[in-house]
This record gives sequence, C-alpha cells and structure tokens, in this order.
Amino acid sequence: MSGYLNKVQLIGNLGTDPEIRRTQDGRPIANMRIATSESWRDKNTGEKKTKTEWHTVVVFSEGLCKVVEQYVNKGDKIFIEGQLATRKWQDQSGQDRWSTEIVLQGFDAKLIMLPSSSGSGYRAGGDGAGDYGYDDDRASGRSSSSSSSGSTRGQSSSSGGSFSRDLDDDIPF
Amino acid sequence: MSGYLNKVQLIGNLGTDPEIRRTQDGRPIANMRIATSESWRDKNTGEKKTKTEWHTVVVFSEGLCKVVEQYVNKGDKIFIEGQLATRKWQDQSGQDRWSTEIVLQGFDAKLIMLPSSSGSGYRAGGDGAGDYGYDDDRASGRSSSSSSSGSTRGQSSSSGGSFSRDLDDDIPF
Amino acid sequence: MSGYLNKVQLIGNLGTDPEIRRTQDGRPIANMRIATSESWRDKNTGEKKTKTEWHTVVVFSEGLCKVVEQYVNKGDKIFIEGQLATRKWQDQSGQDRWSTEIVLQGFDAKLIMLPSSSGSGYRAGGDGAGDYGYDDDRASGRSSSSSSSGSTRGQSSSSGGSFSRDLDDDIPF
Amino acid sequence: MSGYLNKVQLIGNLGTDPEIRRTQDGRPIANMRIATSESWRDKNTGEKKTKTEWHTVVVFSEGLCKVVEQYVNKGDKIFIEGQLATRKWQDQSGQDRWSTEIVLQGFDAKLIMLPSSSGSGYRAGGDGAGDYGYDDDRASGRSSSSSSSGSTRGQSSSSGGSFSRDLDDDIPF
DNA sequence: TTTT
DNA sequence: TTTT
Repeated sequence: MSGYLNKVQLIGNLGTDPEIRRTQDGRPIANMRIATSESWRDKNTGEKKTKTEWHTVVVFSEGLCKVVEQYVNKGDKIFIEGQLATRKWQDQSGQDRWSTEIVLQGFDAKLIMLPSSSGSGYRAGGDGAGDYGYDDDRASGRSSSSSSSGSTRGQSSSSGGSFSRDLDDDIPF
Repeated sequence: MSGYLNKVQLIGNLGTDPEIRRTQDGRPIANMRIATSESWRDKNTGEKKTKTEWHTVVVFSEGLCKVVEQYVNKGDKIFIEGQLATRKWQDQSGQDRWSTEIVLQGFDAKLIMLPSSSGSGYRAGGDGAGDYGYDDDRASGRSSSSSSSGSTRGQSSSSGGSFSRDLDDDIPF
Repeated sequence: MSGYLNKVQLIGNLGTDPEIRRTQDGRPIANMRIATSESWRDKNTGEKKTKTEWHTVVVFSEGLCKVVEQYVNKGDKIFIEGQLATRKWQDQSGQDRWSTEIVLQGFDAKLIMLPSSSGSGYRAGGDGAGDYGYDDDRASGRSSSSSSSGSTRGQSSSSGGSFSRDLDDDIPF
Repeated sequence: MSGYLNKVQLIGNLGTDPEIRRTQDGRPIANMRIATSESWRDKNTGEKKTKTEWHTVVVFSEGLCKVVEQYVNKGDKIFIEGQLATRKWQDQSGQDRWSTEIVLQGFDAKLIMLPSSSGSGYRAGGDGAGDYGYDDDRASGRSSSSSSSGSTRGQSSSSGGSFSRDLDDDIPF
C-alpha cells in the first residue's frame, strides 16, 4: 500500500517445460524454473568460472498463464518481471520450510518472450505470439472468465512477444 | 504489445511544485520536473564534481494525478517508474522540435513518495497517503471526466506512500 | 557472462539493525532483514488487507558494508538493488536446506538511503553519508583485508545517500 | 552524489547499424537507434493500434563499444540498461536545442544481446559473443587501452551475450 | 528549479 | 522484526 517496492527481473532460460496446474475453482497456475548464469575470470588463477542460479517462477496471472501454456517451452529464453514472495510449507516430517519464489501476478507482472537462438523451434507464422489476439479486456476490467485453453501446447514459437499483467486476478500479492 | 520493454526509474527531487492541467474532457495531467544528481571525484585533479540531470515527468494516470495533486510538492523526493516517450511539437517559428518525457500512464506507472528529509512538511495523521482511497476510472473503462479536487494542495505530507497503476478495485497495489 | 539478467530491487524498511560479521580474512559481510508491504481492499468483503514480505539481504560489497555499518539502522527505509542467490546449507539434522537471499556484490549492487520519516534519527551534520569517502579494494583487485571500522554504529543519520558498486577511484557513483 | 536513481531499461530492435565514432584521443563512442513498440486495442472502436517509440542510445563505455562494434547490427534485439541524459546543442541557426539520450557508461551500463529471431544472421561458432574473451581487466582496474578493433564488423552473431560496464571509463556519467 |  |  505504501512506500514499498518489491521487484525482480530475470532474463534466463527455462530448464524444463512449464508446469500448469489448476486451483479447485479452475484458475491456472504456471510454474517455471529459470536459469541465469554468470561467468568471470578468476582474479588470481585466471581460470574461467561459471555459476548458474536457478529461480522458481510462479504465474498466478491468468492471462500470463495462458501465454505460458501456449508459447513457453523448455529452453526458451524469456524476460520476466515479478515480485519476491517467501512461502512457508511443511515437509514430510512436519517441519517448517520456506521457499522463495518469483510471483507473476497483478499489474507488476510482465513476461516477454525472447526469440530462442536454438532456432529449433517452430516459427509461428501468422499465429505467432505477436498475434495472439489477447483481446485486452484486462484493461477494461471485464472479467471474461473465458476458460482458457486445455492443454494444447504449441511448439516453441520463437517469435517473441510481450505479455503483461491482467486485471482478473483476485489473489493478493 | 510484443517483445518490448520501455522502462524508466527515477529517485529524485522535485525542482518545483507539480503543475496540474486538465484536458478538455476534464482529465487531469500532472507535470513534474525531477532532479537526479551524481558526484564523483576527478581521477586526475582529485576535484569533486557534481552533475544534475533534470527530467520531465508527465502523469496521465488519473489516480496518480490525484496523488500528485494532493501529496507531492517542490523539494519532495519520489520514486517513479514510467516509460520514455518523445513528442514532436512546433516552436513559435513553426520549426519541429522534440521533447523526451517520462510518461506515467497505465499499469506500468508507479509513484512512491519518499519521506522528505527536510521534515518541514506537515505530517498528515489519519488522512495519510495510505488512506487516500482514490478510485480511478481508467482501468475500468469508465470515462467519468469527473470531479476530482480543484486546487487544494495539501502541505507536504512527508508521509511516504506508494501509488501505482490505475485501479478502482481491490487489486493490491 | 552471457545473455542473462538477475536483478532485484527493493524499497523497504529494516526490521532490525544490520548484522556485520567478518570472514576469516577480514572482509565484512552485512546482513539485513528488509520488509516490503502491500495493502489492498478485498474485492468481495471490502475488507482492507495487508501482507508484509521479509527479505534477507546479504552485502558482500566491502564499500557498501561500511556504509551499512555506519549509516543504516533498524527502521530505516532503503532502496537496494542486487541479485537473487539461493544457497544450500545443512540444518542440525544434516538435512539439506535452501535459502534465497538478495546479494549485494560487485557492480550491480546499489544502496540508496531514504530519509526516515520517523525523524527520530540523529541527523549527521558535516559527516553525512555523502562524505563518507570510503575506498573499496574490491574493484581494484587489492585484497587489503584491512581496517574498517570496528563497531561504531552511528545513530540513524536519516540523511539519505547513495552508495553503489565497489570503487575506489573517481568513477562517479 | 547521494540518494538518486536514474535508470532506463529497454528491450528493442536496432533500426540501423550502430554508428561508431571516435573522440580525438581515440576513445570509441557508439550510437544506436532502438525501437520499442506497444499495441493495444482501442477501447471504443475496437481497432488495433500500434505506437513505436525510437530511442537514441549512446555508448561511452569502451568495453561495450567493442561489443557493439563487433556483434550488434541493424535489426538485432537487445536489452540495454543505462541512464537518461539531456544534452544541449546549437542548431544551424544557433538556437539552443536539447536532446535526451540513454547513456551507457560506467557501472550501471548493461547490454544483453538477444538472439535475433530473423535467424538471417551468421551464427558464430567458437567466437560467438559468449566467448568474446573480454578478459576482465575491467574489474581489476587495469587500464589496458588495447586499441580495440578498427572497423571489422561481424555479421549478426545471433548468439546472445551479456556485456556490462567497464572500469576504464573516465568520462563522468 | 531540487537535493546533499 | 520494519513501516504506514
């Protein structure tokens, strides 16, 4: 509400295909594992070093979930902007555990597909991400709970596209 | 819509009071001049140098305009997040000119008031920034070129507060 | 090194005083717990809700550590920019655990002190944050596991100041 | 010097090849024109609209200039992070003009090549951007004024790579 | 024109 | 544990 900023931005690659699950009332939630890496040359040894960081991204935004479901695949490079959230859960032995995730929900959420360099992907022609016809009722506040696709996952479109926050989220973030 | 990012973030101080004007259909637009500075010590001379950069910020977001109108004053420090836009206009002699501004509009817009260190400001009690309860009609599609305050400018509240994207419902911000 | 972005930005308040420890070779490391909050009004009940997120920030940057040590206190509001890093550790029972932290290290690290609105703080006069004149040995490759202050913690300066990346020369910051 | 943030981030495409010029003392400066676009559906007419914004990016960072010179071409998509700077100049008639540019200089500067979807580019094998062997004397503060390439511009490498700030800049920013 |  |  007041005077705070909580922002995460990543450009990285998906380690696996996104996992889409649904809440009891049918809302989709997408999970992605995204890798970012850094390389540097060791000051002393001159050796080249690399460190890869893995991030868990959870997409609550219904609009972005649809995009993830249809256009995002293992290996793809994406830009995401979301918020940090640490969640408490219990492991099998009942012990408290915490997981920190990057949450894409509400207006701050952003996802930009960055063309995969692998080029192995199917390059969508007229139906690329850029034309996904995401008829923006987000901005108008209408709550078209238009089901969303089932499970048809497109081939990697590799076309690039920007998708940002949607208004029909009611889950606080 | 697709594959692009255009983001500006500033933390700086207002050089003057914001200027609020209105479109013919009554929508408010706020203009602010914000200074950011940098200092460094010259590598050769050891001299300390400072450079101040002045930024023009234009607030189209109706909700943020109300906030600016009520809580933001000359000298205040704020964080803003918006987009770059270059606008063409004609000077007196009819020559084309361009001005680059930082636009706060739509969902990407964000404004956080940062408590003024001067402390000269009037510290609002129960009616602080966090309770301003404005409702914006941009996101809802309504175009109520309504009311909104006239010119009553509060004293510098110095209370700090975050105001983001135009929303009139419960979606957190 | 290549094609990745891993960035976190927070504006929040410290829940406790920073904790400064030192590595065996004398380098300081600062830990801070920073809170960010969000408020929203529940769409259905109309109830006002708040959620506070706590973040663990670890400062490896020697220059920023000095700043934290001298100027940052419980309750202060700061802006930080760093990177996400997830660290594995073993709990008492030898089980693997992971913690995600925001790391301030190297050139991407940034810390801006935002004047505390509480104003309870001691306002440093001539020795304000802007004059701290620290020189960092990280960027220069020197590993002077040197000096640096012991434990003298200033009162909350509330003066505001920006401290970024490790540098001991004239490059502006 | 203290308490300010001035940050611009873009993901966009180059409208033309970068232009590299040199200062009298041989330092390279690269200029790029980068486009970002937005699309939306008009609330009233339902019409699809697009607006493209053009940004002028000036690279003072010597390391990033080399990268731009070798790897960045017309049409390429890149991520850049820099600072806003408004510069005054005189037109032919001696009138004052101002231009706002995004400056990549010093530590805040960042450039990430995003694989071009066009795929028309020559895909560098072992000498791709990722292997550019930018032997990081930046971090060590050494000032290897190693000339830099002349004008050999590689074909679009499409390989992606991240390049960030260098220490050997002395031009303030 | 602000601020430190 | 902070802050508003």
